[in-house]
Amino acid sequence: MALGTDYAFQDCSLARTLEVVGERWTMLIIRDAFYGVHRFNDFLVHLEIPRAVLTTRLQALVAAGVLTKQPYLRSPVRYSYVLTQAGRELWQPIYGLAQWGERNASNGKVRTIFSHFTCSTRLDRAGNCPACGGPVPPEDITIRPGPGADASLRKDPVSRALARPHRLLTPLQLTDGTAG
Amino acid sequence: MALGTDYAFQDCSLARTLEVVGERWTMLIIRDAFYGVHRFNDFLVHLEIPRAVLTTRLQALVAAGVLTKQPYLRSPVRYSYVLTQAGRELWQPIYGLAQWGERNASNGKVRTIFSHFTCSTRLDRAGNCPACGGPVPPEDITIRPGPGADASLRKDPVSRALARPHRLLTPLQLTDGTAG
DNA sequence: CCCCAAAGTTCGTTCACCGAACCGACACCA
DNA sequence: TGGTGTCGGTTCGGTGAACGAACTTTGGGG
Repeated sequence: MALGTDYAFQDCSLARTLEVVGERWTMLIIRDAFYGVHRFNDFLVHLEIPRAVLTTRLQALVAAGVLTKQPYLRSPVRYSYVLTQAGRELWQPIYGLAQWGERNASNGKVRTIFSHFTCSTRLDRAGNCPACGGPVPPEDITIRPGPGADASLRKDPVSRALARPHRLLTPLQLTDGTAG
Repeated sequence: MALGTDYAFQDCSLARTLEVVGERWTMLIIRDAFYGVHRFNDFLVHLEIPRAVLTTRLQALVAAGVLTKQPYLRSPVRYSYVLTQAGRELWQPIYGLAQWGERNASNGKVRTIFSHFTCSTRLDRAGNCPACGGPVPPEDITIRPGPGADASLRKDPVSRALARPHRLLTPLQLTDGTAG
């Protein structure tokens, strides 16, 4: 059992969850999956994670039922890693952790703005739409950089694609520099 | 920088949060703090965590402003670790992660039941009270073991104290076996 | 004086993470 | 046919965090 995954004696559902998503990098992989990243190399470039670790994490998440691995190219065979329904249900706590970071560990900078796709209203800290008055599922959320985002930090294609406003859970469209 | 805390290149609030609470054991320490654990030795016994790791984690959480260290005994001097306001705001995502674990990684067993103190209604998966129709702050939540809890797993005094119904954020009262 | 408890510190071993190199399948190009 | 490039890995040596046990410090009680 990996170092970060053994809380077996803890009769607690939080410990069960952390055995699945509590290791280093795992939540950032899931966050990227929500943002639309789905290819091995895109995770690799965007997270700057060691390849072997990414392989291990993706396998573990597939085994846990958080992600599924689907071929998106026959020849050469290439795989997509996409969130399952169980994986999508992690949106609320992940959003909550990110919002806590915005309030408590970001010097007041708003790095990312989440809006309700159908009405463009910004979500509140619980992930609800103040206009529509209810929780918003991730597929109905638009993400765009906020005023505190630092575009100069990352210039790789994945980061540039993620910096364009887009809906969660829609597969990322990579455009190289030549396309304008 | 510790192994689990360096995501500096990630211009992302989730990464900022994980630098604070993303290391092994840290979220379980915060969970225990919500449940009323506040002494070094009680964390140690309940989590079965190496002493050096607990020392490191508590210091980091105090430095991050999640916990504060307060003397509760003058002689010999003994310290309480209690959640700050920023720490209490972690309740929603931690509750969300625990609920995800109940649904997806617990074989359908309900280990813990969270209720609204003022009306005894069970909270929904978002942490709201269905009867009162809104989010419930942790200090208004009652916790008690559910039918899936395995009382035989842990017999230490801290586990027994935590197994009694009580409100979150109230300091744990340890009763030894002799008190009946 | 001896034993106990709380809250650490120290230390040797183990093991996960890290980065770099390597590998295999396939596409494209000349 | 060979050279080059991409994608999705695997392998491997070095580093450093986690682990558990032993030790320390401060004070209480008999």
